[in-house]
Amino acid sequence: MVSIKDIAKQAGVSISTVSYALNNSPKVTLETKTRILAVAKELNYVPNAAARQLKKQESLIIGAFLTDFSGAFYGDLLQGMKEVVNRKGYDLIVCSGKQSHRLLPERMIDGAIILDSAFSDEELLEYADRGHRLVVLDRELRHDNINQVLLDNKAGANLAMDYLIENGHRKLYIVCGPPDSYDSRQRLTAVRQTLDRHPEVEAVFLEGDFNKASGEAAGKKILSELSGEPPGVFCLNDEMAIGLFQTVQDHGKGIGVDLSLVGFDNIDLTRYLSPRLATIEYSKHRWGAMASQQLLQMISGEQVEHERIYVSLVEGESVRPRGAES
Amino acid sequence: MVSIKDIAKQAGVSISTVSYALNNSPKVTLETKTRILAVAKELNYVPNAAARQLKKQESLIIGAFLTDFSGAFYGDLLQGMKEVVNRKGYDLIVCSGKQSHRLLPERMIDGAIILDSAFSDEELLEYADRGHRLVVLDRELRHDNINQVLLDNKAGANLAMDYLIENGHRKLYIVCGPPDSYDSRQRLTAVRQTLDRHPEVEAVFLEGDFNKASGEAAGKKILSELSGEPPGVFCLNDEMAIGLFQTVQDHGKGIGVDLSLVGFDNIDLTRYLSPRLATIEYSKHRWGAMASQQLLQMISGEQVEHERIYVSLVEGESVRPRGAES
DNA sequence: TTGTACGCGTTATCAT
DNA sequence: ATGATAACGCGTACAA
Repeated sequence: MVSIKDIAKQAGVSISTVSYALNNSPKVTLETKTRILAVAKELNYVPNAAARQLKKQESLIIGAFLTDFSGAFYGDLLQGMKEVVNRKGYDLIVCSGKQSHRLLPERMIDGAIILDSAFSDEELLEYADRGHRLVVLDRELRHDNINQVLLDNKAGANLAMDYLIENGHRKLYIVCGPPDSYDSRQRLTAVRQTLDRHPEVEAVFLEGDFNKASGEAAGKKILSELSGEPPGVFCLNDEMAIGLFQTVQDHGKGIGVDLSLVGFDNIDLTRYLSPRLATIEYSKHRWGAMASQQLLQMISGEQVEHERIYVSLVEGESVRPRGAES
Repeated sequence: MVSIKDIAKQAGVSISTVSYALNNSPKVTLETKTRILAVAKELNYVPNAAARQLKKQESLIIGAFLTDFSGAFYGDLLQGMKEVVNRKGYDLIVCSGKQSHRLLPERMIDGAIILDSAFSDEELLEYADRGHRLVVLDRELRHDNINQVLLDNKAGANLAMDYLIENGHRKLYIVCGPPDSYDSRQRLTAVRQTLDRHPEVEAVFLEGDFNKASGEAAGKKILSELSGEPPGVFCLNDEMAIGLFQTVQDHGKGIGVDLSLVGFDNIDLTRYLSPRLATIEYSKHRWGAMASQQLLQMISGEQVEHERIYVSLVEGESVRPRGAES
């Protein structure tokens, strides 16, 4: 492994001169600099990240921590993060699982973006206390070293509920998410608020865990209760909506006919459904980009405000007008 | 940032004693060891990865390099990798993009698994020459420091082709992948071999790039030529097959009725299709696990042989018997 | 331009 | 048998 020491020997200068030359310092003449660079290239020199990091106390690496690598959901998000950090000379690495948490306190990374309920609030606060900079996408946490970039879940859930109600549905099913998910809790809170504003609407809450299977289960339950006016169904995420969607179709019933359905997230998968699934959309790319931007600003010492990612309704034929207003 | 020096001061011992204690060396009394550990915990000590790495010349981190983060395809693969490396005390980080390549020569990672055509063969060979250990999943490359774990693409393509031919199809369309993809080239080679064995079969090759859009384009082309016996279509990956699938259905034609369709990869998405897409399956989890295992063995100095991931045919109603043999 | 202290942890060597 | 001293890994940056 060739080090600056080797270069120094070969070029007949001291290691400090080599270091200055490699770092474009004006402290060396152009002449010696070019000679040193030539030697470095010839020897195939590559700096040792650990040594530089040890001295500079920075790695130029940002970590993104995800619950899992299952992906479908994360592509755009990570792409958004990466583009921003790359532009500033940082690299993005993606990690998952408890074991990798060490990278943060051991200072392998200069900051982290968290979308992973495997981190407890306490753990994150401890890291923040140690001086590590964090951006959280999945919880509210107040600390000088923590910034949050959160979805406007409540607005989204309101949009979804209003859409069903405006289309004349007076009986609604809500397929919930896991209680330990911040997003799920927020969406549910907004659902309740909407229902408070609409006492004429009857609502039934069904359990769910954001996975497809729980959407299927909810679908069966709803099918077994079908009677009279078609109900509206709001699944708190698209994956469950897809499970429900298919269960309904597999039983010979029609989405948008025998019931109306709205999801949340506008994941890529919905492109493969027909009729179009109404859902709540937001830019995952922007979410990731914003998170990176906030993190880098914190690292460079700037003050940042918490950010919110706005959402909008995507209409679809999975919802159709009913009753009086139809 | 508390270091072993702080612990030494607090505990009234030398820094080396602290290091020995933290590393469970028998060179310190149980008594002093427990005292030192207590102090370490009290001070919230966490070792500095850069310092340890600098001395030990290892980071206990494995890098997985992917073409992009788009995910849908990679979830299981990465999970397989992670489980294996975690079990051996390593962490897995996922990287994408040219900029992150530096992590390898700069020795931030102890080894890498490559599934990313953004690496040229030359670049990889250079890293291998420098002593870095690599496992490649997307090319053949012979070097003492490179191991390959490749899909049995040829067997898969043969299975797909035979399946269509056995079901009586005498006119076949092949929707190709990008020419710079190893997997695509391998599959195409096997297709040609199968065709050589079946001179009675007429084949038409259509361009494709492994993305959904190119499957849609191929679908339109095929629809415009439909006449007589339903043809068989082999898309060299599932994503294109899905594009073709939907194009056909959107035009009022039936998959398995007006044409038979086979894909390759058995990606999750196919669960959302009806009728079932016939495709070529393999364990992505096993693929990742095998790659990690091979890499760790190389790192620990063991000799390893190249590995192959076997594939099998998943039958589906997207293919139905035709003509004489039906 | 160069010598050198420093960042932090590991480990061989030496002293008690 | 215990534990301290010091060299080392590699690059950076201040002082000379």
